[in-house]
Amino acid sequence: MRQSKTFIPTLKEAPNDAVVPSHVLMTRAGMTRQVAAGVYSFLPLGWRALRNVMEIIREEMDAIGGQEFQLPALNPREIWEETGRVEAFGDTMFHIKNRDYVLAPTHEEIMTYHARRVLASYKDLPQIWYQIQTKFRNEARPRSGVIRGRQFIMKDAYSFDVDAEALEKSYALHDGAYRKIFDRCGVEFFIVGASSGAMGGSGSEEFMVRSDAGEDTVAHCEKCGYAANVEVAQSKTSPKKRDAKSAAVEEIHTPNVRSIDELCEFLKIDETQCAKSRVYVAGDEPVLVLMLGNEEVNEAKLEGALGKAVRPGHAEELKEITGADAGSIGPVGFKGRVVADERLKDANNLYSGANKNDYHLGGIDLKRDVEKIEYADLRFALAGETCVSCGATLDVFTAIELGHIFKLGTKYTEALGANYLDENGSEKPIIMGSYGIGVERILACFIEGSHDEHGIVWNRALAPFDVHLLGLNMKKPAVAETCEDVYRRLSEAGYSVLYDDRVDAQAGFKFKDADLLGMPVQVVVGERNAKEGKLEVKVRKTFERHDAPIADVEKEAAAALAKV
RNA sequence: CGGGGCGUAGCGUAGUCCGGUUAGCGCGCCUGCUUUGGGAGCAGGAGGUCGCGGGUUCGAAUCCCGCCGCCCCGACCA
Repeated sequence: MRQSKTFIPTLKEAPNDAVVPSHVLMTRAGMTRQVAAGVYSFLPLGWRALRNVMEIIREEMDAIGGQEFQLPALNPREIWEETGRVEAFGDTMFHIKNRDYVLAPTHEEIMTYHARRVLASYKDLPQIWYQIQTKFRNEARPRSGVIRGRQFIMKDAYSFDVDAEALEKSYALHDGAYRKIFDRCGVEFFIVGASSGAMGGSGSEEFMVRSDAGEDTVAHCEKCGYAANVEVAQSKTSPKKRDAKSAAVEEIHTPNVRSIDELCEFLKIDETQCAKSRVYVAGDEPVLVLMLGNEEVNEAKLEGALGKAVRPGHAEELKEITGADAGSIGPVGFKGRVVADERLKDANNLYSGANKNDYHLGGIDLKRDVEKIEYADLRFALAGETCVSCGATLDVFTAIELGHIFKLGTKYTEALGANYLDENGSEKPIIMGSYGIGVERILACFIEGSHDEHGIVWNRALAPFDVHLLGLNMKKPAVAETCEDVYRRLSEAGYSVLYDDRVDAQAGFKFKDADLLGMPVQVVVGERNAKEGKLEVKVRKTFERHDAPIADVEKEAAAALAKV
């Protein structure tokens, strides 16, 4: 494609609103433009890259027997009422004002609508149906460019099976296809397993990629692949050892000491000798939570342990419940349920609040001094701790969710009456699986992980073009003629070529633009080289470059592309 | 939805606190000449409802009131 005739509006400076690298670079490289918060246009270059992603997805979905659909974004609200999801989505769903339609945020309903009464027999199953289309969600806060938008392209697939065993097969097919898709796209993914209770399903996997622009914090073990959201992640930690002898409880006057740090400073003790108290309210019941030292309470784990939702107690409540303000609260004499982190199991000689302002207690023995204490894992796994499944060191970082597969079950088929007749003639609901991929996220995520100070660094699979051909001074006949020849030959050899044939751009300008756009290989034709029958071949990723005979350009391109 | 920040030419910005020239600068854009291997030089030029509406004032980008939009942090995320 001739750059002089192609719309690639590059920007030297980053727009003020772009913050994360992928957003900055996609804007600067002329791939995308923002239209509103969370709404983006894909310009020709960005669309080419996005089409590459979609084509990879399409090939792998077709390879497992998937059949592509084109479904409406405009859905009758009625269908969504049948599954109760108008209410479930709430404000996240866009509603049309002058017609009883909604903009589809996903397509379980429509796919199931097509399945019902048509997939009538066990002979019609299994089926894998998918689509690659725009979805709409009224996100409260769109952010990070196309990573969280109000309108975004999603590949979603649905499997329809006769029973749980058959669903396992469909699920496994998708699991395999997803690994291939992300591998081919060149993103380094890992998998977080989880149970998806709210969806009524029995199992799920999230395909995540490490990224500073990520919205989830996960613990990950590189050695064995263990990965989990920090809200549920576990790690092996050493409990505080019980001393042979328990000291007597002593009351200590600690004026103005309110935090563990201040307590340690005041008493010249280590924080591992302290038990931090936090008061939560679970339902109507006050619960005192004890953590070793200054560790943070993992509220998700606390809710899991208590089996109900919790909230931190208000400042006024604390005084009423404990007799003291935050900073002087402790387990001894606490009237109510006491739950301590496992690291404190049977610990003694601890310091904690006295439930009396400006006083702490020393010599606390949880076994001796706290009646009916319970223990549970209530902490966050931290980077550097030990993996529970293999003993290697855990890493904790933020990540972006690119894909999610889960065993859905019969939630939608039952709600919409999508049943089939089995071999015995008895009617049963179809078992579904649901499998999503955020298409733009793959692109953004790839760029997050593959760029340098000059711009984007594409791999072959996603690059909008294989080769960027630069004619340095197009007014010189030797350069122009060589470029035309090379452009024709590379194209005929099957490479997609972006040809910078602009006559008014200086050499340096073209180099900067090419580095920003980031095609894997640059072929540079300058006047001196051209007259000697040579050109320059540069690998964008490494900046490795060398001169080569013009006659060898096809071979040279192949060799350079093999390096990316 | 809570907290914070911002809105001046296509992009980046100065000016706003303390009202008073024709709203300034860099990049980009147009014309001409020169230049041509790492975002060129000179000369000339075009481009602005200062986010919108109302108010105060002789006079508002600047002060006051209301609204809108965008970004960031948090909450939320089937």
